[in-house]
This record gives sequence, structure tokens and C-alpha cells, in this order.
Amino acid sequence: MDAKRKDIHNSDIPVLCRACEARHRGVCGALSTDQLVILNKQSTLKRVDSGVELIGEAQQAESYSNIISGVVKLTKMMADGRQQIVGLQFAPDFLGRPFRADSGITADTATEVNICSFPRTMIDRMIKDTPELEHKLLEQTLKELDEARDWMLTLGRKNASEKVASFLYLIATHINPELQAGSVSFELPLTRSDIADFLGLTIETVSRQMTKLRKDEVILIRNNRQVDVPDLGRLAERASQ
Amino acid sequence: MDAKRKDIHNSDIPVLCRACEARHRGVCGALSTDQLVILNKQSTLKRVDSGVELIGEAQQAESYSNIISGVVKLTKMMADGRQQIVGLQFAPDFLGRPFRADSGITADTATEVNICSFPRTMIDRMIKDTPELEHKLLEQTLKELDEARDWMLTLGRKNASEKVASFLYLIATHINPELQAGSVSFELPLTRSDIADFLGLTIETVSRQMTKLRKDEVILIRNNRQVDVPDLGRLAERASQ
DNA sequence: CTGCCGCCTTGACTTTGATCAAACCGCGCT
DNA sequence: AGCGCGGTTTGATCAAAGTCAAGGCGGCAG
Repeated sequence: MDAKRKDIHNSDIPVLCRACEARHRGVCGALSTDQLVILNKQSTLKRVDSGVELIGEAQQAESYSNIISGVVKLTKMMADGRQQIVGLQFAPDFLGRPFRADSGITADTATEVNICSFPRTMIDRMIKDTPELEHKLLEQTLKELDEARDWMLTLGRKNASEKVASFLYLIATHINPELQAGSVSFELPLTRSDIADFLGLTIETVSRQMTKLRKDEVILIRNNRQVDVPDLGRLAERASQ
Repeated sequence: MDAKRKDIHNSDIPVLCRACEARHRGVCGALSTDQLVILNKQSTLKRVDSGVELIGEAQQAESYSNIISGVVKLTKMMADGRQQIVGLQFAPDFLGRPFRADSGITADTATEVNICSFPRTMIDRMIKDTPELEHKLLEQTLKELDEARDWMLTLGRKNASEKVASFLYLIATHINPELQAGSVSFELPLTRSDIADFLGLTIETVSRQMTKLRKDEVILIRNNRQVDVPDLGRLAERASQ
């Protein structure tokens, strides 16, 4: 209802924001038209290649971003090189850790990504003035916490084949957020190595479980990356969820 | 600074709140003296035995709480009975999922616990009126998210002995929040079975790794529950952190 | 076309932690 | 004291996933 009212004044909304999902499902939905205009003057739209570090040791994170398209992976690393992907972010997620520069996490693009970046100081100021913005951030953070805890169950208690099925199910439902049952087709945003880091497995084990799912006709693999799921329900069963 | 100013008017603050950690490090720090008085009239202090379900299938969660003392475990369960502890909460953590009744998580007391409970509707209203309260909730949620992601690395990439050492390190640092290095002594708030559910292991493996740490003189076990850590640094090494 | 390179798959073998089974320990009870 | 009980430890065996090694596939540069 509120969103609809704003759309009446669509002409006042910055061009870049008009078609942006972040205004509907993301944090920008908390902002007034005036605020959008101000923010828009400072924001920059960037196309980023796959495999680029957005936040991390090298990148000191002077900005926050909204993901417009593509997939970003959040990774934690141990001193000896072992690593674990602790989250995947899709459009229109908000990227960046408020109130703290470093949280020991690096964010890398898993695919080609488009982001809308803002100066950190600007957002920090807007958060202070606009409780509604902080509310949106709390909502996203709670959602991420729920997802992190779901994944803890997967990491701690599922076996390799359930883990791989869980991953495919996660991707299937996030790439095509509408589909509930029936058949889905999508391109995996992660390499086998990334999938292994997400699942706490090795690439060999991931590969073996993928071929097992293929032989059991739960999935159909085209180009290593392109996957068809004829029956999402059967995949969910394999994931034990 | 702000807290100090409030303490000058200590006499106006409800008796129950005066010594309460939640007013200093918890969410109640966001509230004015007036709000504390109002909230106090509706709040109830409860002593709860170990092993009681606070939030879950049975309990429909009509209230939020602050933990005054003791440890609460957050558990996720699979249909076939496998379960994973996805978080531990200590005083003065806020207990309850805002904006949603059910998140598939149950909260059980791991020890005897004292909580201060409030009606859900009352807090939901205060959140709307007091941005500072929402800010505190966002801070705690971000802290929980950081902890969840730390633990994902442990679950996904550490071996059994590193997991057990990580758990002991976590407890040591949370029970005695001041100690940095040197020796610590504490009582484990969890049974071997809970520890196994927290670490994604079996009780036998937990037991074996504990005796290994004991034989290597990293820890000293008294009554199965009472543990001495002569050198916290050496324990941290074993946890690879 | 050919060869190389990155990514993925497959196979043989090893290791880690799970499973099954038995015994132990402290404690409250009769 | 003797008993039973929950929680814990220990040992023997097994299975799942890791490791090491080889080979395949597809795209791209020469």
C-alpha cells in the first residue's frame, strides 16, 4: 500500500532506483523520495567481474552496497588456508557490516555482479535519522541469522549426499523465488570448489554426490553448471527437508 | 557517560533493574527510567530448572525475556531426530525472535536459569516508539550472526579435536568474560550429549577428545563438569584460533 | 588442427569419526 | 551396604568421507 502510494510520484524517484528491487524488497524501501534523491547523487553503479574481492583484508570497506544482480559469497578463512563459505547473498541484499569495519569475513563475487554502492558515512548518518532504515537492516540481519542457523544444521548433522541436495535446493529456491514445486532449471553460481567450501566437503565428494543424484534422476546436468530439477519435491526429500 | 547520568537517579529505577546486567550491557540500556518503570510493572522474574523448554513447539512464545543468569541453548531438529545446537545464550542476552512467532528453533535451559519476562505485545510496542531499543536489538542480532558464522567455520572445517577445544575455549571466555590469558576454571553448562549436539559429533567422540586434551595436560577434569584450563593460550592453539 | 589449461570426474586406498557393546563412576534410594 | 540409574568412558569394528593420482572435457591461443 505504502509502496503503491510512492509509485504515484514515480517521476520524482531517481531513474536508477525506479526499476530497482532494493526499493521494493531491500533496504531502500525505508527511504523517502527525497532521501532517495540525496542518496542517488552519492551512489555509484558498478559492474564487477566474477572472483573479485569486495570486502576483506585488502578492501577496507569504505562503502556499503546493494546487490542489483549476481551472487556474492561470504567466506571465513583459517590461518592454514582451510576456508568455509558462511553465507551467500543475492539481489536485493544489503552488503556490509554496520557499526564495525572488520568482522573477519571476506566478500567475493561468485558470479558477475552489479552493485549500487554508497559512502559508508552517508548510510551511517541516514541510519541515525531514519529508524525505518534501521528496522529494515534488523529484518535482513534476522533473516541472515535464520539462514545461518539453518545451514549450521546442514553442516553439523547432514551427510554428504544430503548436504549436496540441500545446496541445490537452496540455489533452486533462491534463483527462482516464485517456484514452489515442479521443475526448475538454473545455472549454478558456484564452482565445485566453492560448493565444497560451502558444504564443508572436498570437491571430489561433491562431484561424486552430484553424479549420484544424476544417476538417480533427481537432477540432470548439462554443462557442469546448468542443472535441471524435474521435481523439486524429490530434491527436497534428498535434502531431508 | 549516558549510563552514569542515569545512575544519579538510581532511586527512580525499579529495584529489580538496579543490579541487572541487562540495563548495562543488554537491551534495557536503551530505555529511559520512565520506560523501565512501566516495563517493570508487567515483567516477571522467574527461576527455571535445567532442561526446560522456554520456546518451541509446545511453548507458543507469548513473551520475550532477558537472561539474568544461566545458559540457554537454541536447538534445531530434523524430522528423524537428529539435532544441532545453533546457539548458546548467556546473561544478559535477549531471548525471543522479534517480528515472527516461529523460526523452527527451540530454546531450552541448559542450566538452572533466571529470566526476566515481558509480554510480547508490550515490547513490540516499545520497539516502535524507541528507535534506540531497535538499535540494541540490531546490535545483539549482529553479534549473534557473527557468532553463528564463527561456528559455521568450526562445524564445516575443523576436526573433532579442534571442535572440542573450540567449545571449551568458547565456554571459558564466556563464563569469565574478563580473563584473556592465564588459567581459568569453570563448570561446563552442558552435558556430553549437548556438547556433541553443539559440535556435530557423537558423545563418544567428544569423550575421547576430552580425555586426549586431559592426557596432553591442556585441561584438567575434576567431576566430569568442572574443568581447569591452566593456559588458555594453549587451548586456543588446539582450537586453531 | 593441436596442445595447453582450468575445471571436473573417476578410481584406489587411507583416515577419521560413527556405531555397537561393555564397563565404569558418582549418587540417591531402599 | 547393596542396588539401580543416568551420564560418561573405553574398546573393537565399520562406514563415510578424505587423500592421492590419473584421466576426461571444453574452451582458447597459437
